Amino acid sequence: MPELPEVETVVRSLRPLVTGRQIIGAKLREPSASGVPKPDSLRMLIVPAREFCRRLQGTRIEGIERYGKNVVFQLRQNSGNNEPLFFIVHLGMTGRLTCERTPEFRSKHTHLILSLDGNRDEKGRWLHYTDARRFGRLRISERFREDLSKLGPDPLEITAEEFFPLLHSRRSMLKSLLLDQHFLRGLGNIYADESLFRAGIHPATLASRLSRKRALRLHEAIRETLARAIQKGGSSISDYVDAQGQRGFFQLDHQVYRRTGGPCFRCGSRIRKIIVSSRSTHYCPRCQRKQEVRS
DNA sequence: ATCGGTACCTGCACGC
DNA sequence: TGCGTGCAGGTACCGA
Repeated sequence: MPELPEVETVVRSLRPLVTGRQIIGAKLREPSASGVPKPDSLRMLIVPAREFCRRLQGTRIEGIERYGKNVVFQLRQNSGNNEPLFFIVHLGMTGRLTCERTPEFRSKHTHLILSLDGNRDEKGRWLHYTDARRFGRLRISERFREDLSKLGPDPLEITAEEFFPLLHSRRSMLKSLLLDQHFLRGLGNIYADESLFRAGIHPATLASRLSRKRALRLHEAIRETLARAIQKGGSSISDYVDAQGQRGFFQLDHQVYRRTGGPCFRCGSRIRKIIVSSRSTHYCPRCQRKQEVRS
């Protein structure tokens, strides 16, 4: 589900709820609790289950940030070891991080509950990780930047001057490239399609063939699309909600994504769906013409 | 380097 | 109502 704007929204909504809190308990759903034991049900943990809970317990959440599509909690260990520790969550397609008022597993797809301490005004609260499809990943690491160092630049941070040469050196189709996290970190299927529409560029255009002018237009379109999506709290297609369970509204502003057969809001042509690099890709055949190649 | 296919999972919409 | 099918925002891995 979650691409950059959704993860950014989750992080922003989580920040005031968890910053400064101590993790006083970490509870994983027992693999056998729901009947038949499934050896794979903890596949989402990069760290073995027992060690996972032990390492989280007693740490304090000093900060939380987004890195590409990852939610990164910065933890401080209170017992002697003063090294920072990172709890890194990738939400996959259906992952949710929500603050709840109960320490109980509320859904059969809730996999982890962290108990956070309270303060003067408030009792504790519980951070729930829920993920129906279990494509998400939870890891604990000393150095998250090294772990995530293969990821490309953040699309909101890269400048137009840096973007063009990066594009120019690649020979794949733009749509595949925008989905490649090693190229840019944070775009997914929704925002790749929406950005290409906004830029008026056909998704199957070869990156190396893009003129400087059009590359700059794409750079601007990506920033614009992401910024607006963040403003609207992301796109809620089915599962996605922020830390307080609120849905986003950017799905109402989608121009092409999942609008196959509907009229283009700009020119009235029917939106088309094609497959590019085995991902469904939505575009307007008139606003996003394929540039003729000059010989 | 790049691509398509496959795998990992569950839920949902759809047609029959 | 039930069943089979295809599809879904994610990434990783394989072989071509």
